Amino acid sequence: MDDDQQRSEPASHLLAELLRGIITRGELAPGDRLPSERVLASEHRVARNTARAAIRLLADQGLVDVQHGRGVFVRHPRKLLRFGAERYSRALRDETGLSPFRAEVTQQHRTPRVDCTSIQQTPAPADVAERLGLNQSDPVARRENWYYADDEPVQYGVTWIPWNIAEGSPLGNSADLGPGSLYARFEDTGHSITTIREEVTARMPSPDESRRLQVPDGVPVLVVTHTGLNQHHRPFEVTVFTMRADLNGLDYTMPVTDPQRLKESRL
Amino acid sequence: MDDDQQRSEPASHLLAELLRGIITRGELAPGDRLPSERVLASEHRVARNTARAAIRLLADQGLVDVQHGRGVFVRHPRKLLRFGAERYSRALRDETGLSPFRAEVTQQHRTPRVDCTSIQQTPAPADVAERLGLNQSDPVARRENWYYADDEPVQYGVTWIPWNIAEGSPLGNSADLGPGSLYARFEDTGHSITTIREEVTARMPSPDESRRLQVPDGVPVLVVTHTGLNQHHRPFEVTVFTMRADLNGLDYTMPVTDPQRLKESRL
DNA sequence: TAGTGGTCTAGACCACCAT
DNA sequence: TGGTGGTCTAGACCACTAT
Repeated sequence: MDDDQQRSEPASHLLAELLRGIITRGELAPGDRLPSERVLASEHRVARNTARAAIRLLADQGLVDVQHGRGVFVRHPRKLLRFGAERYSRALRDETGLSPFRAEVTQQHRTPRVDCTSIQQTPAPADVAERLGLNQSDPVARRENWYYADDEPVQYGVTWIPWNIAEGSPLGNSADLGPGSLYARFEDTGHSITTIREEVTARMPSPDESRRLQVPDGVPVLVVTHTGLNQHHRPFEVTVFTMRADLNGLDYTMPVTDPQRLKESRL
Repeated sequence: MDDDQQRSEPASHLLAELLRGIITRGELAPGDRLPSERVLASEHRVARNTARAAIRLLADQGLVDVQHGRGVFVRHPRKLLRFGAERYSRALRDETGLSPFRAEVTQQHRTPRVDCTSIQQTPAPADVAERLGLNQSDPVARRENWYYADDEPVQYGVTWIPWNIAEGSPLGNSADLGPGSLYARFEDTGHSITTIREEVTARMPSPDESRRLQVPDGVPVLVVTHTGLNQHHRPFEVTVFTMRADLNGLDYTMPVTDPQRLKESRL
């Protein structure tokens, strides 16, 4: 690196800034390959590890995609899949006959796929039991679903249902839930979703999630803990969605409630 | 590293897993210091850079906090500040006399502070103009606020207000908005917040945000684009909040609306 | 097989922090 | 001042991808 400045930024940072400029100015377009680590190193007169550190900075900011054996590529910005309260509405189910995920993905001209990978009966974990108003030892049905767009994994969700609701229904034992999917089957058991509570946060994926969701470096996951409340304001299901934050967004439109009514509707 | 296995995981991954186990089993408690890079390297018979790579993996997962010149420390899990629709309610304003941020932070026995760092008149950026139903050249007031808990920066927000609303009101020129703060002043101008739209996503912080929000390594930010709609379902303000995801969460409770009504309320 | 990224080593010097 | 993390070098071998 041309080290004209005394005590300037580290060479890896300078090189990263240089490359970042080239990318943001469009001199390298999305999909283009960057020079290899070895080329960058020799051209900028730094060690290969230094060029490597610069590329890591760009990857950590989500600007480039590092592919073993192929090279480093400028990342394509992706349009987000957006999910909000309407995904649970009966009208949407009736209109499209599609699950909310399928409807959203189809609208973006991509091909949706949902795999139910496991259905079990287990004791409720503490946080789920709390939200469902159960004891920790109470049995629940646990359903795990993986969601794909064009065979790219974009999110997964784990749904917890009190066993007394799931028992005897496809909810407790069948991967194929039939027309209208999950919430149609809840209606069959007398639970109509009228209010939802969604708690949202974000974090970096665990190594396992990173692998299974194919999350690129430098991309966090959104974690949505969703609680469905029936017509009597009683919780009847909890789903924890984990979504790639670069491919998903949430879009909530709602009335401004006053705290008193809100507290009531929560119990 | 004891390389009993042929072609096993990289030594840095093995060391990271070992340390991760020690932390999650509680043998190292939050706040405890890990052995130094040099000690780890010699004890596990690897180069210092390898021990360093292992620590970086832990930092990227948010498990440890690396402090230059001091050491590497097990991170304290923090309770989240939670924000939902009730933060905009009139009842909360009247009850507590506090802004929603102040109320939430106070409830967690921490000391809130909000700094308004700039108020300007500027042309509306494209995404803001779209949400406010303005043209891109239309003037808006831009207010920038920084939010602290115990002098720790936790989020910042940029609020955009059509100039014809802000003009002549403290909204357009005064850092101190008086009792009831922002939404009380909107009510003075005839805009009562009745519906909100919040679009949520997450990403890694930019280097600048990382510095100004003091975001630890391996922690993403939540980005909430908030649109306030008045009693006539017209947008009158947009605020983009950027929050440390390790310190903030969102908590929305809302009725399940059907798509038809929703579309109407959006325009 | 050649070129790419992934990892590792051994050693060096700098910047920061506590004593 | 001594110990910590931050960065860098020069070279090596491995794993993956394309030809």
